[in-house]
Amino acid sequence: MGTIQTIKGTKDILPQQITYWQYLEKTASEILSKACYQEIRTPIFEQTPLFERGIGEATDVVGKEMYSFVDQGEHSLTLRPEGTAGVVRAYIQNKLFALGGIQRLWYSGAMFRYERPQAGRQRQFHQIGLELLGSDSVRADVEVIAVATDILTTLGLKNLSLQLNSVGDQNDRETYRQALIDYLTPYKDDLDADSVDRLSRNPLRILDSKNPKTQEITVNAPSILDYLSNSSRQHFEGVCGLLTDLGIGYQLNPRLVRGLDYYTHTAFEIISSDLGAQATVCGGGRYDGLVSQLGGEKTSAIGWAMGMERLILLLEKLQALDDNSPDIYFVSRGEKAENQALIIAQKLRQNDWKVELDLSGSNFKKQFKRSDRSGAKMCLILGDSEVETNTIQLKDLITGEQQTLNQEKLVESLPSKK
RNA sequence: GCGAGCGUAGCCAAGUGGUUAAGGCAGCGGUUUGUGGUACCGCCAUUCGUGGGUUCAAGUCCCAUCGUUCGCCCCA
Repeated sequence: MGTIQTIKGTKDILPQQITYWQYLEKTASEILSKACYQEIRTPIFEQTPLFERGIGEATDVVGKEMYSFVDQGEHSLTLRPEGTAGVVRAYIQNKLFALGGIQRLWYSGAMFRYERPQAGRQRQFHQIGLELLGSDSVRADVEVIAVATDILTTLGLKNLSLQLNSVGDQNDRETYRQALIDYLTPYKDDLDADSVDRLSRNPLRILDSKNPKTQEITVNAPSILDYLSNSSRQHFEGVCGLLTDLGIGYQLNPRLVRGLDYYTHTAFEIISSDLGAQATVCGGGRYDGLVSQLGGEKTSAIGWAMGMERLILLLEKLQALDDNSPDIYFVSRGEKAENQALIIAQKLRQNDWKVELDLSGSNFKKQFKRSDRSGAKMCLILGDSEVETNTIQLKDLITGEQQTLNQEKLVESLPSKK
């Protein structure tokens, strides 16, 4: 094919699917707004160091997945691979902290990661996310999780499970990290190659390896939950307790490790059993260190992001498309009639009717065929004889009954919808 | 970055070395003039992702390349 195609890992969202997107966006934004989160829109690209410093140089996202380029001014820029860093940058730059103690923000938009596409994974994908800045309260953690579950259940999604863990603060993690290395080192020869590699770079990540042999080894590995300081443990237990009070079920998962460096304390993922290998539908956690790391005042914060494509994959399995059929299919023939039909159609639309005008100019038979296929329940007919008498025919496409109406009184004479 | 499968019209799809590339859906036109969902008829790929090679002969075999799908890695 000589024609230009979409870039690998990107997709057009076609009219057939757009109803799902609109449904998702509407549902989410309503729930977010009820919880008093406000939308924020940040640029789709940022200075590269924002992500390097924010997400962590050692992470895969920064190390090998960023779409970075140098512009004409020789600045290194990057298409955002995630949303949090940009929002935090905006929070600091615009001094949003000055507006009051707590900021509740949400965003949605395209993210970019240079990865091999597969089910539920694209190079340009969309996330809807939320950030709650300025609170270290247990209730903040729980509020944020509750908003997420609220969105997902309102969407009607099932077979989801909330995985919960705490990765502690920096000290907790350091002692745990050492304990884990001590435990795993004797098994070094039995670990898979990737895990051996991670032993020195990022041993926590070995815990969620899918390699069966590695999994066997890590079954008895020390748990991070045993290495939490008193205050870290208190926080985490508080979160668990409140979730239970709210009736939100969860599974403790000490192996849950998020891929981005900035997470502290609470980490969670909501996974679906109805997707392929990329089953995480929502991921997030607390990031008390990020704001200061990016040059702001020390600020506690927590947030999450949902993968919109993955949600839509689930929605598509769940429910049929909305009906896109017009209320009225408009059949017309003859120059005068065709022009007149255009004018009448416009008037009907202004009166809240969904009207599809047949533009083909083909004979009535063909137009009726199309009116039938459009799914409309009725059609209007305007031809030479109607123009002469100032009338219009209304045909009920289900019963086949047809009546003559006065053009002037059309809007009033139409049956009520539904 | 690694592994496996796939790539024939808008969509689904037969075809596995031999003259003219099944079929279905959709689309378009028609079965005489202004009436639909059925039926019937006709049209719709000089060409099989692309480039090279093997062969008298390739959609069919080989190589490369691109794309796609699923998985690893990683993540939403």
